[in-house]
Amino acid sequence: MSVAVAPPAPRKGRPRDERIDHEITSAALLVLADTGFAGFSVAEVAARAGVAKTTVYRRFPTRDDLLAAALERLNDDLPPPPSTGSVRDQLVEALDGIRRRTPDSTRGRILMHVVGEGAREPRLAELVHDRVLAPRRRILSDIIERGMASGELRADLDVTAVIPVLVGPMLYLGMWRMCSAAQQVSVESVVDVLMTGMTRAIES
Amino acid sequence: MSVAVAPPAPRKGRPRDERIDHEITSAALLVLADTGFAGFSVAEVAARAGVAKTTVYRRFPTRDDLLAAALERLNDDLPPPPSTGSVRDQLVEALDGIRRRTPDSTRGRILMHVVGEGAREPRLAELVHDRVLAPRRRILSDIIERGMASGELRADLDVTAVIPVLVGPMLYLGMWRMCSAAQQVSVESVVDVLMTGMTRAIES
DNA sequence: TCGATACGCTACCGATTCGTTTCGTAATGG
DNA sequence: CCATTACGAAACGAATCGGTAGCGTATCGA
Repeated sequence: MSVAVAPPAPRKGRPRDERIDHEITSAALLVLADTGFAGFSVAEVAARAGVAKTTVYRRFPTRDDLLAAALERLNDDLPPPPSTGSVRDQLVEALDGIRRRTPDSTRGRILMHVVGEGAREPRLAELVHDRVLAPRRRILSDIIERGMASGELRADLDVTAVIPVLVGPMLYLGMWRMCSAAQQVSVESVVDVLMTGMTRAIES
Repeated sequence: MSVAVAPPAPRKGRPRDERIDHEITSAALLVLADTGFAGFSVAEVAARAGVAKTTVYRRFPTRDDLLAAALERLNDDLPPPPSTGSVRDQLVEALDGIRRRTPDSTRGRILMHVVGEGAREPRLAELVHDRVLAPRRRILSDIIERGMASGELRADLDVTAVIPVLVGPMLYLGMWRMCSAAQQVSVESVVDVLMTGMTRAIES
C-alpha cells in the first residue's frame, strides 16, 4: 500500500504553472473586495489576473469553487499582536489597526460585503467569522486576560462580553468612516470610555 | 398668481391608484433587503408588488429613481424613545431593540447591504447614515445627556465618543448573530461593562 | 358618450454575463 | 518524435438585465 498522499503531480503533459494558481486567487480576493459577491464573475477575475478564462475553469470547475479557494487565503496576513506597553496602549494599538484596516484592506472590504451576504449564506458568514474575526478576537482576549492577571483590569470581567464592546465600535467607525460623525471620534477617546466606564469621572 | 403648489393631480383620464405607489416602494424595500443592491431589479419589484413592470416604469423612469423613492421611506417606523426607568434600563431597552432589529427588520437588513455597497457609493452611505442611523443616534444621545444631567452618568462624558461605543457592539452582535460567539453575549452584560468600566469592580 | 389616462399582459430590443467549447500553440515526459 | 497537457484567444447558446412598444380593458373628467 505505498500510496502517495501528497499531490505527486500528474506525470504526463505540460505541467501547470503554480504561480498562476496564486495569481488567480489573489485576483479573486481583489475582485471580491471591489465588487462584492453579486458582482463576482469569473471573467473579471481572469481579466484582473491576466489569464484566460479557460485557465481559471481548468482549476476551479465552478464559480463557487473559485470563491471557496480564494476565501481560503483570507487570513494570509494576520498581524502580530502588540505585546509591550500598558493594557490601554495595547488596546489602542490593536483597535486602531482594526479601525484602519476594516475599510482599507482587501480582507476588511470583503468582510463588509459578507455582512450583507451573510443573511442569504449563513455558512459563508460562519466561515469568514471563524477565519477572519476569531483570530483577531483571540488577540484581544489575550490582551484582556493579561490585564486581568496583572491587575490593570478588573479580575471579574466577562471576556465574552468585552470582546464585542471592543470590536464593535471599531467596525462601526471603520464601516461608516465616510460620514462626518464617525471621523470626529478618536480611538483613544473610545478606549478611555471603555476603561473608565460611563459612571465614574476620570481621576487625575 | 393663484398657483396650486401641491400636486393638484392631472385633470383628465383615469387617475393613478395611490396605493400602488405605496405597494411598489414597499416591495422595493423588501427586494432590497433580500437581494441587496446588485440583485435589485425592476422585474422582481414588480412581481413582488403584484404589478406589471410597465406600471412601475410609469412612476419611476429608471431603476435608480425607484431605488431613491424606496430609500425615502426607510424611516417610516422610527420607534419611540424609552423615557422611563434608570439610565441603565433605558440603554438596555434601546440597545436590545437595535440588536434585534438590525438583522430582522427590513431596514436593518438593508443597512447591512449598505455597509458593503458604501465603498462604491459614498453618497448612498451618507444618505442612509443620515436617514437611518442619525435619528437613532439622537435617541441614544438624549438618554446619555439626561443621565449626565441627573448625575447617573459622569458629567464630563464625550457624547460623540460614547455613541459608537453603544451602537457598535449592537451592530456587531446583530450582524454576526448566526455565529455562536455572538449568541452567548447578553445586552445586559454589555451595558454593565460600559457603565462600570473595565478597571473598576462592580460594587455590591 | 367620448377622449384621455391607468393598468395588466406579452413581446421585444440591445447589452451583458454566464458556463462551455473549439482551436492553435507552447511545454513537458517517454 | 510524439502523446499529453497547459495556456490564450475567440466564439458559442442560454439567461437576465433595463427599458420600450403594442394591445385590450378599466376608470376617470367633461
